[in-house]
Amino acid sequence: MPELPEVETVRRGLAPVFEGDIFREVEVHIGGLRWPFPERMAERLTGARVDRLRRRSKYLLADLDRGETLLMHLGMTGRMLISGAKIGEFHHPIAAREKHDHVVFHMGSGARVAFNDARRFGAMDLFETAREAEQKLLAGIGPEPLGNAFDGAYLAGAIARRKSPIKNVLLDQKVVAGLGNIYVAEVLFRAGIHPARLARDLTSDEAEKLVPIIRDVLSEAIEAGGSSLRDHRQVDGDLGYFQHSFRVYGREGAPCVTPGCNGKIERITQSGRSTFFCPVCQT
DNA sequence: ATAGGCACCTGGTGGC
DNA sequence: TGCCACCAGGTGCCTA
Repeated sequence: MPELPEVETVRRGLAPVFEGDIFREVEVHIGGLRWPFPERMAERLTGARVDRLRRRSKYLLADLDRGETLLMHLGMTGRMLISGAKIGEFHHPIAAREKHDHVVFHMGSGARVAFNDARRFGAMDLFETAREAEQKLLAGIGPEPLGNAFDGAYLAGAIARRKSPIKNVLLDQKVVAGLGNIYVAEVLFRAGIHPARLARDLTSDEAEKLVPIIRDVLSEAIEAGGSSLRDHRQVDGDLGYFQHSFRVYGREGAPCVTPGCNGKIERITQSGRSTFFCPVCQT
């Protein structure tokens, strides 16, 4: 699943295929994912042109020339499988339908894009572009971590009275958009903050310090995904090469990477989800 | 408003 | 090979 960097990588890979082209045909092989698909989804998409493919938090938003926007969320296992696209001189062959290809877009160019989602925690919706503010899934989402509205004063204020562990609060999409279980762990490690500390107990200095770290971790992960875009491997939404750079996530029992630290990475469970951290560096 | 737990699904892995 | 327990990148909804 994709957290913000993976979704952004998918967006960057898919934009050249979607933008400016039309949906020549849309196959819908299931009634919905997390929720039923909107009424007559295939008909409403067929023949529409994609003007722009945007990202908001972990949502992909395709603005159509008909005044509607197609919203897509990849959930935990959603992928966008692109085939038949022209990449420079190369014309990739069109892939056959695979298991869990629930929605398949056939573009005017001949490219094929399959929304594949084994666990079906993903989502799709169509809403009037002009009424984005009323879209329930988007309403209430916090600032984009790479945007200007996300700064130290904001974050310090947003977490000041929160009586939950800082890990849980950073996962709250109302506080900041796009962080997930992996990148929260990486952020708190770099910040030297123990994930179980109550958010309200952080000093404002600590809160402010988190902002550039969040930006760096996400930017580096996007960069790692983007660097592999040209070989077309990262476009489907899998974890990019950045996973080889995880310092704590998935490293239970392994030595802490901090020079001179002889701590071992621990795994605890918070709200039913794994948290990885160094008990020596993070206090 | 906020916090905690459950639910929704399939697939992969490791132990016996 | 089979069976089972456990784990997985998300997040809406329900209950206090």
